Amino acid sequence: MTGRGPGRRRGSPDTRTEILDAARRVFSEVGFDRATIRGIAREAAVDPALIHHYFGTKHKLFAASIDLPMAAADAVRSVFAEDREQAGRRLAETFFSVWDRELARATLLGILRSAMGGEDRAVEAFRQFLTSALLDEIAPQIPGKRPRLRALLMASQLVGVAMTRYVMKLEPIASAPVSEIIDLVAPRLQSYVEN
Amino acid sequence: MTGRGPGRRRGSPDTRTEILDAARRVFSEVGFDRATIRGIAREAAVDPALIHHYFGTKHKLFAASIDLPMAAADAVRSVFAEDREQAGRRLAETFFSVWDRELARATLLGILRSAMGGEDRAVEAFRQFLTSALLDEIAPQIPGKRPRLRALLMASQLVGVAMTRYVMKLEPIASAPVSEIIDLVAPRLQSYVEN
DNA sequence: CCAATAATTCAACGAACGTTGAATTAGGGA
DNA sequence: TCCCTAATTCAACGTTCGTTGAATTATTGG
Repeated sequence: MTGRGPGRRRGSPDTRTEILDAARRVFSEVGFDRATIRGIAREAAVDPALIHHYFGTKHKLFAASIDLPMAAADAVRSVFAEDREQAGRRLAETFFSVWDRELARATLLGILRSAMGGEDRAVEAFRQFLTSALLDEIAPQIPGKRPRLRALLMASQLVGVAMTRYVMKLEPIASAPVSEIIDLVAPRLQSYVEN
Repeated sequence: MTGRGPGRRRGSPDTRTEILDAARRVFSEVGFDRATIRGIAREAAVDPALIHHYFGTKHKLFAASIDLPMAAADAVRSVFAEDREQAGRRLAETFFSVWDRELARATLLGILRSAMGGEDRAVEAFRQFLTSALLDEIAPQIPGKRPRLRALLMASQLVGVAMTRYVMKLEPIASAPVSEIIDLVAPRLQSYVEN
């Protein structure tokens, strides 16, 4: 059904990357459970067995497809670099700048969707992301009581926005301009920092 | 493997309800996709075919298992009944009083998990819950600009708390006492109402 | 130009799942 | 008591899925 016979293809197409892209697309749309190797193969115009050839199991393919976005954790690290009075706004801005980049969004959606399904690797990726990015970096900078709890409540607000805007696509939050959401969310994030 | 032969059982056990309870338990733990009729049947100590006898398809079983919690929407309706200055706190309190009831939590978890997987009925249940409970009831009471967006951002904060606390079980939010979370979240919810 | 290796497809297997139809047993009304 | 209906299990079917091993074709290094 690939329209192509067996054997190596002409030229040197980067099929491995094409498979990874297709995987990210599919995982982001339907999550780990509903994603099928066969479906991803179809999306990549490739035989299912080729996926196994490159990545081994479905779990390993998923792991490979969510490998990079840990770079996003670095972005968060800079949020508290400068003055603390604007930290809430900078966090919100960083959040949306990550989610608005095509590739990152697909990847994060895949993680989010799959984590809800209980897919271990996704839950772990999520936990690690939040832990390293928010708890380890931000919490120590928060004065007052229960800094870690406050940091996680900030994260919760953003997770909730991601879910309602990007996953469930609820109106009017799904199509509201980023700037408006930032203007509304930033002060509440900031208030978690201050008292 | 049910340890019982074929034919009707003695007495009059409410097997239908037992199946529904088992279904809610399983759906809340693993979501719609990973839940299997066979697994639910095992949990209810019943043959898989009996589930089909009572509920028809897996989708109908799921629909039946999330039927009631719309009663929770009524609880939200009372949040804005009295003075507006305490609306944020009352919303937080209502939220946790619902999530702390065993049955409701299982049901809502099932919806949340399954909605992430893209299960249509779950997404629709969720959308309708948020729409009727929050957008239609709360938003009209919010003064100023973009009241519906503000209402959804309040909801987003709570959805995020539900995810981090009940679904992903991230510490320290997972085991923090409800009262502490309420004390921290309520003022931010309230601020969405006021300006 | 030849051999080795990499890329790719094909065909099939085994497992798990949702669903179905028939068989079996118990309860309830006449 | 007898029959009808409801409750329950059994065995099986057809599908889909992840995975595997062998076969086929292109590239590349010597």
